[in-house]
Amino acid sequence: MKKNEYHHGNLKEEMLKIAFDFIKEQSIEKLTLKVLSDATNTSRSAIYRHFKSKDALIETMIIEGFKEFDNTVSPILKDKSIPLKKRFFKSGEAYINFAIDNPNLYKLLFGKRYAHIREEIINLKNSNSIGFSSLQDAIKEGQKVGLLKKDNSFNKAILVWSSLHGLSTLIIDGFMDIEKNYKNLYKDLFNNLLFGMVTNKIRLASVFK
Amino acid sequence: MKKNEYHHGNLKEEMLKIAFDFIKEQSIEKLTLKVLSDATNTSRSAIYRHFKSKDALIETMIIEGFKEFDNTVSPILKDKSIPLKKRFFKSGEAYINFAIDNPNLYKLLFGKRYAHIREEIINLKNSNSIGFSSLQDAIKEGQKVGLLKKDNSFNKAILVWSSLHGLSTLIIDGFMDIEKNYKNLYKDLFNNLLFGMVTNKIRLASVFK
DNA sequence: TTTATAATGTAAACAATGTTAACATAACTT
DNA sequence: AAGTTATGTTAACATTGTTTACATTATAAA
Repeated sequence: MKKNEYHHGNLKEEMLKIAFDFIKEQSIEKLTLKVLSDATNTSRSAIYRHFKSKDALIETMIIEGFKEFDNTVSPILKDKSIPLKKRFFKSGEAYINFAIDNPNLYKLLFGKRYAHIREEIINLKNSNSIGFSSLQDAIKEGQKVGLLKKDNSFNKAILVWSSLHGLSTLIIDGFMDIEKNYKNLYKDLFNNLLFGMVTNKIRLASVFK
Repeated sequence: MKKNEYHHGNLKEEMLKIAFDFIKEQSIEKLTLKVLSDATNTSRSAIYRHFKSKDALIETMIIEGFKEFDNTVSPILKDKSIPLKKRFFKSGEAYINFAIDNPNLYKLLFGKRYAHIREEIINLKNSNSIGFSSLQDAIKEGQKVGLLKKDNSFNKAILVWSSLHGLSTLIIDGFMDIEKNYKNLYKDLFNNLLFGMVTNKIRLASVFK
């Protein structure tokens, strides 16, 4: 991109990049078209040549954001070179770290306002999409090898997900300063959760070894 | 309030009432001063005679909202005529029902944007404020009578709270249509959570009776 | 009762917001 | 070289929260 060119050359991608940089520090509500136009030296309406609306740009961010999120969680769950229990622990840790490192993006991904986009992504056939089916698969694997009790795997995945989601959102929304102690809280949560899910046999043989 | 009076008579309280009615159906972001002024037959700037700003009105809503929230959860936890396990179950159920019945209010109470108000309320001395210390007290009670393991009660309370918070927010933010099955999910969550918290003695004697 | 003062309303104007319409220039196709 | 498409600008809109100057009513003091 040269300076005196009338056409920017790569405005769409640069605006997305700027938007992602922006929500590293500020909430999505504070992202205005002026922020984007100032940072790209264009006018406030230039964005409309590349996105149907401001919301359309945000929807693109959500699609990209879920790819990034899935890339930090799913690979760990799928890595069969790691013992299953450790995979659960590490992926949950990665989940919470992602939320803490990208609080505004995380809330964008799991908030209500753009729920329709999330659900569209989830319903893409043959696609893990947001990491949920990776979790469900790992739970099924645990049930098959006799580690976990044979309950409804979808419900169990929701249970695990909601515990991680709850701790993550309490932390990033500033609930009672728990962020400073989040590692211990996560360990507690993980142990409690896993302990309730393992079979009696495993439990008696000591779960945490 | 008569019709042709220049002064409204009760504008502050009526605006609050209208605002609460509004967020029963719509998110707080959609509440505008025009909504309030139209509903009260006043001008858009009339509100400034009763609140310093729009945010000040919302802060008042949060204070009221936490009273309501606390009133639906804490009394159950404190009612010693009910067995402790049942108190835990019922109060968690009330927690989630509150979130489902008042999703926009719930998100207002626990969101980041007004975290400073929530933390102010929490830090009021000798005040349960938002129900958290009721939970912590109930956990301590459980530890005293030998039902629950003697871990750090604050951390355990956070653990319980985050599980309820996670399930509640996933439900109200439309995650994977889980709302239709929320009662079973709550039972699962409760059993799993309690099972990890009770003492070995209780566990062997059957937890859920 | 009159009169001063405080309380509570309105109207008009602001800047900032997302968006659209009319227009201008660059880039690409043929 | 000419026509078409892509990509930018400027100007205008309605809507937003907020402030200022003014108007009316209510209250208290004289």
